[in-house]
Amino acid sequence: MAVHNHEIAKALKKLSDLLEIDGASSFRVRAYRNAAQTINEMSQELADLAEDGQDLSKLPDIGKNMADKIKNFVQTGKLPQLEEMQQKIPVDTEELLQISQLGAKGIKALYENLGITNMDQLKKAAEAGKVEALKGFGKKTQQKMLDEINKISRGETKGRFKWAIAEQIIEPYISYLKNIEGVVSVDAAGSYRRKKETVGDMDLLVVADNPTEVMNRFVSYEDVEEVIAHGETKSSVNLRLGLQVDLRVIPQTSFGAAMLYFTGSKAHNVAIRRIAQDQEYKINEYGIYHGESWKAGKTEEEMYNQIGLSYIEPELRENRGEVEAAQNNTLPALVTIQDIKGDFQSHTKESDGKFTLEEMAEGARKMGYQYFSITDHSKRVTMANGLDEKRLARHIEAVDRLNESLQNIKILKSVEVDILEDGRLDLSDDILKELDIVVVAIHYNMNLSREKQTNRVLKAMESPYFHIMAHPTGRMIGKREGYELDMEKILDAASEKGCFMEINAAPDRLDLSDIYARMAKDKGVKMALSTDAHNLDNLGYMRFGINQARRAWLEPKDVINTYSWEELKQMIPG
DNA sequence: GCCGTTTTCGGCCCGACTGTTTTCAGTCG
Repeated sequence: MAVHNHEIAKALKKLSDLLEIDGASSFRVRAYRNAAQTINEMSQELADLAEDGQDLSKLPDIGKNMADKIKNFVQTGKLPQLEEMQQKIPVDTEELLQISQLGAKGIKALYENLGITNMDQLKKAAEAGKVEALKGFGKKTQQKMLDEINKISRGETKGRFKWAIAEQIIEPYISYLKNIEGVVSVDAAGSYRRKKETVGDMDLLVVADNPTEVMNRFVSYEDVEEVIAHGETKSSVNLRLGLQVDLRVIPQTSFGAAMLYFTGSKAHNVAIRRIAQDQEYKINEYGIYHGESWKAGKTEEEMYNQIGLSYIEPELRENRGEVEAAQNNTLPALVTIQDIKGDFQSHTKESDGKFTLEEMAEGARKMGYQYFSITDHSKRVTMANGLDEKRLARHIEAVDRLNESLQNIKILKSVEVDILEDGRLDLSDDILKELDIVVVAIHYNMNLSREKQTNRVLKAMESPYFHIMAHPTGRMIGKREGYELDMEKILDAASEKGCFMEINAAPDRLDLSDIYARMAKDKGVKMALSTDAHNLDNLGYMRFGINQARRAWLEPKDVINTYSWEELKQMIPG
């Protein structure tokens, strides 16, 4: 039974929490957290690397000690240090840390004085008024904790929001703030600015002549449910939809420093500060200092330049090599929405779309595209009324007729053909060969073992008509994990055969992920950005795909949508 | 715990707000 990365990361995180409660050195605690973070962001399974006999201590934030523990965990399924700590402090940290008033010190006090180990016990103690009697706690804290416990038990916990949803919530709020007199600028920072696929909370930075007024208006916005903090330069609120929004008012001279600091990621900031330190600079959210003397801070660019780095795009700021690349002037020139010349997946009424071929084509023309793929489902997808060979033949004729009447855009004859369980494609070669480009996908038998699923795709890839693999992992953000797949093997095969991987731009898919898409790039596999539009409105999803592509370090040359159809024709395998 | 143009010790990012305090600890990002 293979141990997955997320299990290892979870165990290390738990151990770090227990160590913190136990009063271990904060640096030791952080070491475990950093290791967990590294593991969470890896694209390869540690278990595989360990089995290969690779040196895990070469990984960032994983030293010899950590590597030994991981190896042992992978082999035996056990992390003895965690078991020991759990014996010593039998506290459900995962549960209690959900309560925002509680950190390590608080949990320790509750456990040592009242024997509290979980949320249920805490609730009872708080209701009995025992918590407020503890040193460091008070009536207010006790009540806040109770409120939050009740919220959690009602299932109203705030989760992460898909980026596109966060955008819908925050943009009106930003407009509202911009309309306040005296406000010079309002900008979103944080993971939202980095275009992460999900956003936990929102950081807004405001430059204004009248901070007090801005703060008052901020906390009295119509969608505010709860004011968490209300200070002179910093306030926090919870919106009714569950999103937490933090606002900072900053001076214009510190705008760049604050944007840099609050955009993060944390790991990126730490890396930047180390570099600054080496040059005897100090960075905080107000600027970059040499001793007491302020050196820069007005723009992010001058902050980076001051310490010898070129400007780093927000989407890259994850400490995944961008800092080194900025030192060496080897940062990628990221793809932009303006580079996009077409879209490779869309559906019409023929299968599960909402509009006709003509209507979708007109929508694509309005997007300014040079080409556009109509990719209705194949017959295996009965639920979506998928096309068999006969209907696809008629569709091909319809596209040919339509192309004769269209100007400035070419509709590509295509299909989203299913990979059957045994790896064959759902349509015959005789019809597939009539198409301009073929999109291939899995919609059934998602529960196969990793080996079987991988072999299924590899088998399918032997077809000369395997051009673009749609939503390659099948994951739905926040709903389901993808299929079990050895993505490294798949990408190696794709690289060899010259086929493409999709970044599905639908906000709840974004599949491939940034990590896998970057892995694909590193292996020389090109990406296709596709909206998977089922209606006209969905055509606008392309920018979400661009976000994901940029986080994966993709440049125009890595994305097939940036080539003209004439160029692209030459690149299609088979 | 990790890490190293200062390698086997001695660093490790830093400031704002809240609550319970009479000068600060805890938490967060």
